[in-house]
Amino acid sequence: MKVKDIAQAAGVNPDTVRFYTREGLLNPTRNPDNNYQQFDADDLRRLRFARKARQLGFSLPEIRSILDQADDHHSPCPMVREVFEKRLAEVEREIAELQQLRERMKSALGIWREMPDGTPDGHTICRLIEHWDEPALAKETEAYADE
Amino acid sequence: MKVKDIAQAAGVNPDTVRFYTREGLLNPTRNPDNNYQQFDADDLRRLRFARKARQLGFSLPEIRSILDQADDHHSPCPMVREVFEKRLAEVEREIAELQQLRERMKSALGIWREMPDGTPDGHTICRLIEHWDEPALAKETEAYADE
DNA sequence: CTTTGACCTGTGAGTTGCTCATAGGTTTTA
DNA sequence: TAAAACCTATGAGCAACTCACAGGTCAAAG
Repeated sequence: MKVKDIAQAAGVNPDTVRFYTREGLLNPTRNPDNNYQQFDADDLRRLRFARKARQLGFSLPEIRSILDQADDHHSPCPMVREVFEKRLAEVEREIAELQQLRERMKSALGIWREMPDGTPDGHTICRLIEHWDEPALAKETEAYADE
Repeated sequence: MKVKDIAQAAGVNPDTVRFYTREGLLNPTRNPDNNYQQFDADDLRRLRFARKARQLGFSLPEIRSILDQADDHHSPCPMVREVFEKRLAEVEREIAELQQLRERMKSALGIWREMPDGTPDGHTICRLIEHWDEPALAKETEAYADE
């Protein structure tokens, strides 16, 4: 398989394949005739794994570590699990922050919609944003729990 | 106020102040003696507004537009509102994706924990990730509820 | 058999919103 | 008066790609 073939098979941009190769996630052989990269089924599995791990929020260095450990016939499991749990905690935190953000945005929009003409002036909206609390400081758990 | 003063007053890195100035969000005067930047109360308001808008997910170009329109005594409201609603939709989408991701991650962790020794081997975990569905393609809301 | 178009190569730049590093000038403090 | 702490402009680095460039290679069509 050449670059375009593996890229198509994994549903990614050929440049992503080249990038991952540069980053050491893929290790194609070279055709000595023309210096083209030759990918095999194992590369495709690695690429697909990498893409799914990326969707889970793993970083490229993390993915490379997992892949390398698997190559060395070590179980990447403890490390993967640790990273996985760390990532899950991050996801939970991101969700909480975004939910809080959503509530605030929705209530602001509600205020605007309730206004007589529905088109508050610039000062109104700027004041709304100016008086926005720092989300990072808002620790009251019930603020976003009632939805 | 000099760079460090306004940065402290807004709780940001002085380099962020310099960066925002380069980007045209802040327009300090110059002290002709030493070429130092002089910020006033209006700059501080702009900076605080910018930081809060950033927390809401507005981009720097968007913030600059809002600020510029306010300077021209135009109400930035219609544009702000449009951007705001677009951003709210994005937040909703991000929340939905993250929630879906969280459920999948939690169920995977649950599977691992239920295993006899609690330490599945590398193949198990890699298979779990390999068979992860593409979140972007998973439209069936119940698809990840039974796993 | 040559041309055309699609592919390949490596490298470097652009994206976003900062943050840090460098090298030098200025002001404040001891 | 000298050191510390600030200021200046500029450029690089981060993450994970994506795209652009310039040139080499190859398969099929004329």
